[in-house]
Amino acid sequence: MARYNAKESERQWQAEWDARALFATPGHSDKPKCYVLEMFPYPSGRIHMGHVRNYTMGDVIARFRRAQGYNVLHPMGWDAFGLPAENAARDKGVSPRDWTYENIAAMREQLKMMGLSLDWAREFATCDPEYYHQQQKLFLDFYKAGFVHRHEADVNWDPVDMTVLANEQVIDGRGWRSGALVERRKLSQWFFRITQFADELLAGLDTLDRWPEKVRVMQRNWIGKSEGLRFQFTLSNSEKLDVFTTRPDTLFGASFVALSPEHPLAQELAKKDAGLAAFIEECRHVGTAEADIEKAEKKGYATSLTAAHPFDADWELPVMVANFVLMGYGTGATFGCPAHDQRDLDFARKYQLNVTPVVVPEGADPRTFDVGQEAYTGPGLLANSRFLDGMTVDQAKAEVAARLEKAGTGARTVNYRLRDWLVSRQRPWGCPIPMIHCAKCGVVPVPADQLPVRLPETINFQVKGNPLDADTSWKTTTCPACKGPAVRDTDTLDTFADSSWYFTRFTNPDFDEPVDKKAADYWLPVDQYIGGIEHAILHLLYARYFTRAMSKLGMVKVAEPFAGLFTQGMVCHETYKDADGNWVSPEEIEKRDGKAFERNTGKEITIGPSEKMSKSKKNTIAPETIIAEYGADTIRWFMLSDTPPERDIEWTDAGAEGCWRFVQRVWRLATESQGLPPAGTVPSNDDAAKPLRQAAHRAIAAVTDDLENLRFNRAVAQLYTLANVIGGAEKVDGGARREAIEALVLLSAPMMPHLAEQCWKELGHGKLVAETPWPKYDPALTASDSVTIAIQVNGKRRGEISMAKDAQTKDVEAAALAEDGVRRALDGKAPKKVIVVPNRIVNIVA
RNA sequence: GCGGCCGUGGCGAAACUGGUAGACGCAGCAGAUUUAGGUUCUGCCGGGCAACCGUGGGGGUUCAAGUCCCUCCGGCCGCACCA
Repeated sequence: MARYNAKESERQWQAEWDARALFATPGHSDKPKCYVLEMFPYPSGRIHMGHVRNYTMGDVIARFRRAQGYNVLHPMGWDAFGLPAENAARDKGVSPRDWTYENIAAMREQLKMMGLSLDWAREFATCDPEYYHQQQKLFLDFYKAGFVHRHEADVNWDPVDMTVLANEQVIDGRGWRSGALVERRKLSQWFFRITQFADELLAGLDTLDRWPEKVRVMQRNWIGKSEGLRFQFTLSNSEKLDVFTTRPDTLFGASFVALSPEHPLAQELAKKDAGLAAFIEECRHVGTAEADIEKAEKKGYATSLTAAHPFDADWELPVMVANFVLMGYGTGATFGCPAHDQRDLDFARKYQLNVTPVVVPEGADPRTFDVGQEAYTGPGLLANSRFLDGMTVDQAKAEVAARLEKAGTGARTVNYRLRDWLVSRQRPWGCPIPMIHCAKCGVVPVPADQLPVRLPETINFQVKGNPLDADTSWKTTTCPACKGPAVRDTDTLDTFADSSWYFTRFTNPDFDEPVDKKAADYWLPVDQYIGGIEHAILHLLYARYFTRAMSKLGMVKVAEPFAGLFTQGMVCHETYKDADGNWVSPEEIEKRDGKAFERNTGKEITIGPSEKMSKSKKNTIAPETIIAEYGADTIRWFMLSDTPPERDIEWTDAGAEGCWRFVQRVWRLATESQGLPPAGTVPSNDDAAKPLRQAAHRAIAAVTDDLENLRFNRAVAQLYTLANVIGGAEKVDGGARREAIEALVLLSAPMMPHLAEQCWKELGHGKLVAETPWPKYDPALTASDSVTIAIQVNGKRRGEISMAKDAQTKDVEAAALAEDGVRRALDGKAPKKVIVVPNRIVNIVA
């Protein structure tokens, strides 16, 4: 038999699956449903190894569930709006539309070469007018429901991408894409009121038991809920100052009141105080710059004002402007209690302010308790606090809140770190915001019969600023209300809006409303979602928000879109540098004796650590090269082997060759087996056949369990083991051999679908593997009748015995004591105690 | 600093609720087949001549610890002055 021709075979089977429309999902079915989804790609032009890993995992699950009898939805689409298309358009003079659709066509072909079991009939791109038409309707629905609002605010302006950004998109003070330092601007923009659902989004995390803990923690921190008290200080100029605290219990330990440098009162005072103005200016410069925040000293400036303690009008606290108080949190002002807050303590020591402990740990003496240089934040009883003395922290918090609420100067509040989602973007390649600005009527939604607001056919990138804004003929329109002259909103929606509901649209992508409720209610939630950890906050939080908002509008039944989430690791590769420190790509390299040399020049190249594949480090491997050389099954098998899916995987040539050898090995086992009886033969139950039969049935049980739990690397190892057993059992009964080989083929099918089809055909089957149910195991064959039991003496292994399964304890004990190594270790002494763990181990205590 | 995850052969890793540490793969070594290379097949492959010793270090619980507890060291990721 000839070697397996992957190229030929893969093309044929892909055509066969297509012709039979095997992966087109019926809308209705009696089978249980399973929605498998991988994060859809941005159409950059080529697929990369990260896509290969992501889509292979999803495909394994989809094929596995389909074989198990589920009605599987496994769609694919394109996250197609965004800046790279604009940059390409500007650099190459093409239209972003043409550039994007050409890339989609190229990437679609590459994905098809991977043999993914996708329902291509449901494919769409977010830049399709049909899609953004529905998204505009959705936006207006949100608007009518009060989920969308427009207001002027300090916004994050990215000077490189020339647009505003949401809070989530500013990382360390820089734009998430451009890396440029973000500037502050005051602009009137559209916001989604995500804070409206802050509590629900937080509580919902507890229901997501099939999400990684890590992602839930990150979202919890991002939402940043803290419960506390908001109350007023009366200042010496008789004005009131609102502050927020989570520790009202420590109010009698207060030694100052602190304002953010950006607080309006601080700004006001600075007008008449040059020293303060200079201090505020200094704070601005340190600001959000970089990691030096950590080292930044606590600094303050005493204003001319004092604040009266809310429970003692004669007790005056200095009002200070402090560099560590954030305007964006709470009210931008708080009181400082140095004994129980590290920042306040550092600050107080520097400016010689009082440090009075008011919470004392149990057992400590309130008169002598001293916090030293470390603020005490643990539990304890109140002291030095008049009417609070002796209370617990919780009792004191409640007491202070109750008294201030009664006095009308305070209220218990919940504070969130989460801000509303700013969605306006001053970019032309996005979903136009369907709003019209009329001098007379104000902001007017575009009427339904005038939707979609289409992007102009041609976009002129030569203009300064947003091309949509410069395109007078596009933006000029009439007001739907008064029919007078008006202009369109020239901003587009953040592209994260596009990806916040695409999974819902997949459930019926042709429906003439955003959501076909019947289809959505049948398919949602997504049972298994797979993608990169980099979306832990942005995409996954926004998608959760959209789903909740849509749920409130009755469009979908579910509150959470993704029941199961899996975040896969990155694909890495060694890095190479020449003598001048320039990155060198793997293609230009030749390896000899563990050293690397440049192919053209013969010069030695330094091998660097394995890092995430990236263009900048030139350590990428193009998937199409590997597919051309070994075929899709080999690259898929590699992505699933050895490394657990959540960890980073390293691509190596040797590993790829190993995978290719296994593909050939399976092919040989399936085609070179001499004397196999015809398909359907019942294997004999004689003793010689039993070990092989057991190996096959155990593999079925183990692989099934591993795939259920996404342990692909273990499933792979099970299949290697089965192949080894089959290889060593050439003389075994043909029926048992056929059974084992068929198990190997069927179990490997989700991972190497083309190879499996080809082998299945060679084995004489008329139906496709893709139409064949998942194999079942016989429990009688996964259990064994004899077991090897290890014998320990004082916890050290001294020998082993073979016993019938579930043998009597006294028989096991007798056999253990008779074992040579055990006798030697005991040296004639009588055992004090013998512990027998059935079918496992015997430990003799001497 | 806070939070999360993790530390096992030359490498990637297995080890279910504590119960034979290193399955499986890569690399390596030896042999067979081959004119040769490649392929394929067989065997070996944590350390030590051995008794024994070995899961980052130290301590503990237990008949028994990679697994549980304490502590220290190291790494990765996230947040970062959040009152």
